[in-house]
Amino acid sequence: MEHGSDSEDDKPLIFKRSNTSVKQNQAKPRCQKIISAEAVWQVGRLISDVRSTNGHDSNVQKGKTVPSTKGSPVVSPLASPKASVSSSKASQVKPPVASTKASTSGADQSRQNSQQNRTAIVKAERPSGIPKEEPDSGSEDSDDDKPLNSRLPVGGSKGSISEVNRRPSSSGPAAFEKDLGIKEEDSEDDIPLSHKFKQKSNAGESSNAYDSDEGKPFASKPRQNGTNVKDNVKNPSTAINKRPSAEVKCSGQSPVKKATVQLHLHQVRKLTVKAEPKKEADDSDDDNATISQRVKKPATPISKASDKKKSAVSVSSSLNKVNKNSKKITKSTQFSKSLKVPPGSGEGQKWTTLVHNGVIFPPPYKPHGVKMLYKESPVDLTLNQEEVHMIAVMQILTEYLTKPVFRENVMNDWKIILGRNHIIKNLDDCDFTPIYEWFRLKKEKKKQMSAEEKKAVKEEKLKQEEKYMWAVVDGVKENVGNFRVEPPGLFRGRESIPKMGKLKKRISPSDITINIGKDAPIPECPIPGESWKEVRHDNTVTWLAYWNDPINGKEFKYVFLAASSSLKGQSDKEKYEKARKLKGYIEGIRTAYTKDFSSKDVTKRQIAVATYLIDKLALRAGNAVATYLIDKLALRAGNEKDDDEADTVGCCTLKVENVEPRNNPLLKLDFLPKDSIRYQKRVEVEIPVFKAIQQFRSGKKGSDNLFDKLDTCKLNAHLKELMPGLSAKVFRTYNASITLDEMLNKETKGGDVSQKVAVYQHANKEVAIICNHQRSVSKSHSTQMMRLDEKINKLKNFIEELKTDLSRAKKGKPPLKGSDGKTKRNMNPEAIEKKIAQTNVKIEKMERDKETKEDLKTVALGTSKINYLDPRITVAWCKRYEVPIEKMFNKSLLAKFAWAMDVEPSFRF
DNA sequence: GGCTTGACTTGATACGAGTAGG
DNA sequence: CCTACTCGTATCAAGTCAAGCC
Repeated sequence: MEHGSDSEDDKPLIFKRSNTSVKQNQAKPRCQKIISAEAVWQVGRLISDVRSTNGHDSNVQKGKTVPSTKGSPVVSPLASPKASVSSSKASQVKPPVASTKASTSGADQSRQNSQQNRTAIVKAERPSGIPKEEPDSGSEDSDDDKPLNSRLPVGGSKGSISEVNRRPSSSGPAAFEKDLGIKEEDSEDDIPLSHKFKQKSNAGESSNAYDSDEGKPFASKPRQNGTNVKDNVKNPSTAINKRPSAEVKCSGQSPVKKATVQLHLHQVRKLTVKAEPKKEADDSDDDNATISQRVKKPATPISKASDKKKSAVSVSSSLNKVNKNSKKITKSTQFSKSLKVPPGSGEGQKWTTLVHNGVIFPPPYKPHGVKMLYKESPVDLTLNQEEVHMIAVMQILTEYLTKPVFRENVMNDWKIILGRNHIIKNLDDCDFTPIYEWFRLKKEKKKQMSAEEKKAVKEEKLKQEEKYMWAVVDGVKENVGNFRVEPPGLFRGRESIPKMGKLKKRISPSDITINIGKDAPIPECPIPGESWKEVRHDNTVTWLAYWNDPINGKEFKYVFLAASSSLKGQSDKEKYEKARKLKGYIEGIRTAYTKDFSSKDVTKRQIAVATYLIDKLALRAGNAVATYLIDKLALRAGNEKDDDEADTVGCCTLKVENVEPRNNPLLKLDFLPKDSIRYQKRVEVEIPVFKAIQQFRSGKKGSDNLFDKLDTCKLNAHLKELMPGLSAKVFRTYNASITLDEMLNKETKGGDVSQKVAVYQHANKEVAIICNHQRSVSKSHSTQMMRLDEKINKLKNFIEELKTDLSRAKKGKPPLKGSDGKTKRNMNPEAIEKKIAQTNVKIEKMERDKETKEDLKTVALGTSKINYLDPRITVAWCKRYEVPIEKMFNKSLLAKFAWAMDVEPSFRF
């Protein structure tokens, strides 16, 4: 709960993900419109109050979205008719940008502000000559004001999904398309996605790999040496199957094997518990340590504090040494060998011994003693009641105030706790101002704390948490990922409107099931008088604890080991090995599905086309929607008609309306996949694919499934026939990694480190685009760009001045006064020329920076780095091109990818 | 064969620490 | 030294997928 929540933790709430609200706001303009007058009044009043005290409070800022109901009378909101709302809202929500912005620091700008910023940016960035997306969908400028139901076409195939949908992504996709060199509109202008692939992967090959190569836009040619490398690196059979049962029986493996595994996989850091204290000292001698040795150190939590310094030193010192080290690394064959041995022992067994201390709970709620007002009068609340409203206050104020569903859910859950006869009946009559003020002051105080105080608080917290931070798995100390139980709060989903605002109740030990080794001591329950729900000893799973999700009781929240643990590392490695294995099959698979494009069997044809899309466009399979729909229907039975909420889809669940054939063979894809991050691209496809899709669409409504004979189960079952263990997601990993590998090898030309890094980033960006990894444009993006422009202009003016000075100096005259009116000292012409050159370099750098910044404003590079790019590609490339690995991976990535550090420089994906 | 359940990965974002630049 | 921005990290929602059940 660390974020945003008070360090004292005496209030349960968190300010996370507030941005979702933006999305939602954007996504559902209607929500904004319907917002109740009461809501506006209520919060507006609160906020104006607070603001008058201090316009800087972050939460206030978040809340400032709220229309300037400032002036609104202190009147029971109940009285205000909804009708007034929309209008007031319309006028309120939009304008605040300019005015409120001025009063707030960027960091805490309201969601709406950022939304508007984004929108503005999007619009601005669209070249004027280029028509907007979808002429047939109407102007998107007006989208904000459009009712939700106009956003998603029902039954029609004409995409009326406005660009401003959901996400700020409005800018995202646009930028993405820009990246692809694709113009937004008309089919004639459409440049197919495949062009990108051509550039990307076929730089050296025939100009159109795609068309000429039977639909293998990616790396169609299997790399010969790949096989060798693979063999070098590992014994595929061992690595690919999860903890192969044949391998090692747990009994047989015990002490000896365990030791090997530890030593190898965890090298230095992963000493056995006993050995641990000593070892830290030992390997502080980094000069001779391998990258992975160095990398691993920080993971030992006990020494974390002191380790921080140490690792910082080691990392930076290694910056210069990596290259030397890389040679050493390659020699350390013992480590490479070790990678062949999976940590688990067979038969689905993930561990043999497991010791940990359970989980830590958020501190109990401390009442603040400040009374809220209900219909103007103070109200007494019990602790529980207060806790709920405390949560509500914070979140309502910050972001969700405009969402009726949110408010409704909050109130529903609060009512249960208030009891039937409580005087509080209506959220709109609640005035939380006093509490909010109290909270604000507290936060302020915290901010004012001196560095020492802050440090002390931090240390205290660390002390409390320390024992929960690690577990001992098969004698090896590993970090635990999320050892903190989620604090109570209000649910904030991304698009699942019906659940938003529901209370996530406080989790108690009796909700928690612990998983631990049979012989390990059962963790003491940290809350006196309570006990765990259950204690298990299941070594076929990796979780240490779980509880039922308070929002959807059927789902679980797990506590797992950290990403840097060997268990995670091993499965990560297996994932990439599987993807590498696909490399050997891909050609056959592509040939096969190409053949099936025209199969007489509809199911076969659908599987072929779906596989093609998954392969070519890195689409996800799209399984989630099934459960999601079920869930939703259950929740909203009888309400479907009004349900204009967009569902997220994956490949198998694409709707007819999501895939629109344009000019043969151009397809327009537009849908909302995971997290409702809009996927909007135009793709040139094989003609048979185009035709098949036309067939699949014929006779269906826009909301019908494009692939009616298909689901992820069938698709994956089919994929498994083609390659053992193959499933849809492997294609994503494969295509991401192979793209990186190829681009790096094609485009790295030498130059200095920063140039090489730029090549890497470029490749990384391509991958992010393929995977549709977007991010919202930072709130301050446009300001930042403007600032850069200013600076550049200043420098340019400076150069002009210098030029004048130069010509004067050549004539022996003194320089003119500077633009600031100050007299400049005399300089000789050479010095002036030098200065001009320096300044030019500066300008160039700034312009480059500006370009990159603009370029990446909607692209998130991190996700692919963490999840899709085989780290061995990066490590090997670093070794080959003498780039310090620390330039590419930050500390946590280094820890996560420790298993990849020993790879041979010749490694190719 | 379809649905449910369980376990695990993937994903964007909020926030704060660290740092470069004025 | 201060400020603005970048970067790292924690968080938790939302996916994938396979096993098991009916």
